[in-house]
Amino acid sequence: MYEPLFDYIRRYGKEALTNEEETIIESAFEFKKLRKRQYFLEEGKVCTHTGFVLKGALRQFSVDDTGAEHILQLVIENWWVVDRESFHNQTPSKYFIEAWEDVELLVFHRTRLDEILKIPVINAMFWHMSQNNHIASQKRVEDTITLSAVKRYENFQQHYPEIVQRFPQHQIASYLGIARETLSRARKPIR
Amino acid sequence: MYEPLFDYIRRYGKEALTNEEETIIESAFEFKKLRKRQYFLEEGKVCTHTGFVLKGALRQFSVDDTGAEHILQLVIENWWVVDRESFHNQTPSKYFIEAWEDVELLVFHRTRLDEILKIPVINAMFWHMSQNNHIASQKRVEDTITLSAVKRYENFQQHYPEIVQRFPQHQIASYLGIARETLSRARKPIR
DNA sequence: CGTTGGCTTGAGAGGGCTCAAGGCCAGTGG
DNA sequence: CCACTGGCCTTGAGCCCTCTCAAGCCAACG
Repeated sequence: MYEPLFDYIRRYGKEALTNEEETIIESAFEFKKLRKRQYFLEEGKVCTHTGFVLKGALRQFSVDDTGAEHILQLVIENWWVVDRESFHNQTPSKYFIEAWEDVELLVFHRTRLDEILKIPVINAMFWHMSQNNHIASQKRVEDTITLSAVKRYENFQQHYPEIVQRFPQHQIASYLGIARETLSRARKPIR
Repeated sequence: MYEPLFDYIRRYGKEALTNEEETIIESAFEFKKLRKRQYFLEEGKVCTHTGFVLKGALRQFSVDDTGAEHILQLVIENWWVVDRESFHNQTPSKYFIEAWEDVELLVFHRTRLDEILKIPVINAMFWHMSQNNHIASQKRVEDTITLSAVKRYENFQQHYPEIVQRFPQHQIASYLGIARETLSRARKPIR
């Protein structure tokens, strides 16, 4: 069960994990299931856990005054799920994180963070992830201020084909910040 | 000269810096001046240094096929300046980073990174910064897909009044992803 | 006092939005 | 086995926000 996580960690460090380290990880991460439509996190609550997705798909979104949802993150297998702001600052979250399919996760509680960060490979991994996350969201910003709606979709589709197939179009549209109708029309010439 | 940097670092850690640590920092960071319009980094070059801004202001921007500039980052005193992607991956940068005013920096070369990360307070600092950066760019993404041009400006002005005062309007407009004329009109009722 | 950079204003065009309706498909219950 | 329902995607019409193109103004500066 922990293999996908170990594989993921190994990708970031050169050295293998020792048995001891694997034991620490196994004790820090617990297995968790969510049924479709169940929440991993609800608005107003503090995000206490970070999860590694073994199976399934989730979405993170906010709800504005008019009740409209805005999708900030779409997550599938081998990605991490967390509201970084709430987790890091221990403040109430402004977002919902919802299982879009039945989900299986390995989660660790915030109190275990220091413990697992002591493992060098994990430390390096979180360091790289943090950099990469930041680079990725900067790219996303650049795309939104630079590209037209259609281009943004093509771009996204090219970089994350699995995501596009996994979620309904209107969720993708929300993620890209465009109306579902616009996305539908944009896809017309492609079909 | 190193005081502003030491102050900055102290804000992130509970413990003070030891003399030994201060010595390491002083040897790792070198003082650098840039005159207005000089580049800290040019497109196509690898970003080898990270800088802490003691004085002045800089802007990071990309240039598209049509020659138009798109501003990604505006930076002033007590901020860090770097193209994270190029610095982290050692790949050619897609951006320019230009001194918008005469600038004084403390910079360290990438090769010194491991060395300074061994200092616990610095390690904690970079960790926090990395989280905060990521949170901030996520917020920026949310704003761009959620808010109208005008709202985005008001929002930005509220959060970063110093930046708004320091740079000309058309640079702010580019940063927000809107046309200068639109920003000008948006400001009309405010004046 | 001409040049340069920045800001404003106007007019017209267009990309994307909203509102509204219709079609398709899968799941569900009679 | 069929009708019904809900979720999703598509299409059309009209509108509005924002962009583009163009011109003019003002202040700073050499």
